[in-house]
This record gives sequence, C-alpha cells and structure tokens, in this order.
Amino acid sequence: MSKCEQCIVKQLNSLKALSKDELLRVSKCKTSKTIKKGEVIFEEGEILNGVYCVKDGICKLTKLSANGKDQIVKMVVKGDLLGQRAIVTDERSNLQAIALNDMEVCFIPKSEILNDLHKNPEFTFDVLKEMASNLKEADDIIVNMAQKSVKQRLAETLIYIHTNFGTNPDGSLNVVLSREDFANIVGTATESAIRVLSQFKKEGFISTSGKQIKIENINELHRVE
Amino acid sequence: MSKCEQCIVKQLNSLKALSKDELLRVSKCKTSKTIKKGEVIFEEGEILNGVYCVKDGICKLTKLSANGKDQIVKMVVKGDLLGQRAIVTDERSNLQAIALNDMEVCFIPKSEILNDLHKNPEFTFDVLKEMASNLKEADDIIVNMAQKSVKQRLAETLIYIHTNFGTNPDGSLNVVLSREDFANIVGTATESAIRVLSQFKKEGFISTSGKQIKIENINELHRVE
DNA sequence: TATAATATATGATATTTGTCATGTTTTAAT
DNA sequence: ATTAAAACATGACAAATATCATATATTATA
Repeated sequence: MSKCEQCIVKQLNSLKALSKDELLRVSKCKTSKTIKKGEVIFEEGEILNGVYCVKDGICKLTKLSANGKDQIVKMVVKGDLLGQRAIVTDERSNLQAIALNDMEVCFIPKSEILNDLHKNPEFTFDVLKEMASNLKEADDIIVNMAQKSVKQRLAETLIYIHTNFGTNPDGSLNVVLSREDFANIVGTATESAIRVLSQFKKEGFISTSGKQIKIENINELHRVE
Repeated sequence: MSKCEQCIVKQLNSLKALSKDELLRVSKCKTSKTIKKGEVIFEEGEILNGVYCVKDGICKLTKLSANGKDQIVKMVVKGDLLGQRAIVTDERSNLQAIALNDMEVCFIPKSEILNDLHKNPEFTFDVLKEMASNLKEADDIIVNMAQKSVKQRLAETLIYIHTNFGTNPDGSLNVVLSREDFANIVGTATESAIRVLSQFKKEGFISTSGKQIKIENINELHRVE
C-alpha cells in the first residue's frame, strides 16, 4: 500500500498541512479503493465514517430534487477531498457521490481526521479555506442558475470543464458526460440540453463524436447569451 | 461600549468558542456601529478588514449578475457573523451587503480574528462548522433554483422568512422586503414576483397591507407546485 | 400640501423552456 | 453477429416566464 507521506496528491488538498508524523498515522489507518465508473461512493442520507482523498478519476455530487431529478451540485476530481462537510458537522451526507469514470481513492476514517481537526489549527484552517472556496463557487452557481439562460449555463459548463478538467491529446474534453448529466448540471430537461448542444454544434462552437465533445471556438461560447 | 464577554449575541455564533481572555481582547479592539436601512455595509470586490457581529437587524448579501440584476444569495440576521469568508481566504468580498432595516453591529478587525483562528482550534472548528452549514444551505438553494418553479420558490421563501425570522404581534412577517427583493431572492423578474404574490393573495395563502405580508395558510404554501 | 419619484399592479405579447411522441443511433448483453 | 436496452435526436405543442406598456398606489421631497 502506498504511503501518504510520499503521495503527490496530498499536495493538492488540505492534507498538505499535516506534519510528517500525522501523515504517517493517517497512512496506517487509510484504505485504498478502486471505484468503477457509475458506482455509488456514498448515498444521500448516508452516515459518512470518513473522507475520501481522490487519487485519480472524477465523480459527481448530486442531490435528488422533489421532481425526481438529480441535480449535479459539484464535480470532484483528482486531488480533492470528498465528504469533508459530513465529517465536520455530525450530520448525514446531504449529497450522493457517483463515479464518472474509474477512480482511485483513499478512505481515511473519521476519527483520524477529527483528531487532526481538533489538534492542528493549520490543518483546520486549510480545510476552512477549502470550504470557503466551495461556498463562493456555490454562490456563483446560485447566481448563474437564477439569472442566466439554459444556453448560457451550458456554454459556461463546457468552458468550466475545459479549463478545469482539461482535454485529451485530440482536443476533446477529458471529462465525458452523458447529455442527461449536462442537463442535471445546468438544471434543465435532457431534451433541452440535447437541443442546445446540437445548436452549438450547428454553429460550429463545438464538435462531437458520440459522447466526446471538443470545443472548437471558446470565444463564441463565452459570447453566448 | 458594551463588552463581548457579557454580550448574549455571541452565544449564537462561533465567538462562543473563545475563552474569556480572548473575548476581552476582542472586546477592546472592536467598534460598535449603527447602520441605517438601505446602507451598504460592504461592496462586492471590497477588501474586508474584519468581520461584523450582528447584534440587531437584518441585511441581504447580494451579487451583481451579468444582466444587471442583484441576486440575493443569503440573508444575515441577529447573531450571525458577517464577512467570515473574506477573512478566511485573502480575497476580496464576492458579495455586497446591504442593511434591510436599521442594524446594530460590532466590527472586529481581521488581525484579532486571524490570531484566534490560528491559535484556538475549537474556534476554528466552530467557524468551519458554520461554513459547512452555509455550504449545505447553498447546495439546497442551487437545487431549488434548478428544479423548482418560480411559484414554488416564492412560496418557500415566504415560509423560510416566516420560520427563521419570525413574525410581528399582528402575525405579519418580521422582515419586510420589496417586491424587487423577493424577485431577487427567487431569481425572477420583479413583475413575475408581483404576479405570484397577487395570486397567493387571491387564493388566500397570504394577506398584504402595503409591504407587510402575513401568511394566512402555511399548509397551502407548502403544497404549491 | 402639492408634486415628483418610486413601487406596485396588471394586461398583452414574445420568448424560453418543458413535455410528449417518435425515430435513430449507440452501447451492452446474449 | 443479433437483439435488447439505453442514449441521442428532433418535431410539435404546451406551459412557464420575461418583456414592454401602462395604470394606480405609495412614499419621499420641495
């Protein structure tokens, strides 16, 4: 089993604020897991007994709404910690996590993390910073949802994925989502998402090959109203 | 000037996690302020040099969207801390704060708070909990914005204000908002908000007298689709 | 108090988005 | 390779919401 002290991924999240000794301790009680595409990592309402450190892959955080649709609230990628919120407050998870592709994660039991949270102010402060940043992002999403059109939101989602999750050598988006996933990020009907993507394609802003999407003209996407 | 040690308001927020000594120190460097209704407490993009502890009154946190409308992201009331996020990260505020009625606040300089954040893990942990709770609320708002109708969102907003901010002796909502404010919470056109409120009134769910709104049938509001 | 400015209200209409139906393509399973 | 299932696509229409116009009520101000 790999060691946290040497893991490069930890540099990307709050675990970097832990001392060598603390990391050694974490390393001993963590478990590595492989999660297959489509697998549920945790359910809405589930009690989380720890946090996941994502070593590779991507997952979506969703919340079931009253009308039966899953709203995608956030995407979690390599380097992120998954499930902090439920650890900090003693509540059940308010979100469901589903892998979007095959993932490599480490599971760190709650007790270890809580121990560090109560004893290492730098670590706590770093988690706090992370949470504050998530909150800001969430605020931005609220504004977008409230004030922008489906077309705009979808254009921005494409740009977001492009700039944050990168592209393959052929230029196509690294993260491959179904049309339904796009709809559930943007908060619209699947048919509407399909229609808008078709329109973007027709206008030459993107090209597609199956689920693969390539941004052809990011400036035009920025200009969508 | 009143003393933090004896202030009841602090029991409502993270300041309760500070020791007597720490509170004394905070007390010495804080400044009390009265803020008039409609006054801007801080602007979007402003550098915040501290946090505000709200002793009395209510304010709205808004963000200007590209289409020129202000989206109300959160309401901050007596007992809440205002501006934590901007303190934790070193960024400018992403939101604007405007008083909705006359307010009493205490301003605590950043340096004092940061000092405590780095040295008192319990305090940091409490702030963290608060932030986690805000994040959960924000996630819920995202889902509502994405999946619910204007009518539903407005009904829920009325219920939210009713249950969280209370009512006057005559039963009318304690927090008085303009129709435009309602529109900016719900994320719709002012005319649409007016129309829906008129409809609620016609159906007997609420009664109004000027800006004063009284919920007459909360069960029916819950049932709005 | 008179007057201007602002907020509320409502109708008419345009635009956006959702829903249902149906066909095609892609993917998965046998 | 064949078939079934799922995902994608598009048309037709319905519903929700925005926009513009205009009228009335309320509030602020000279």
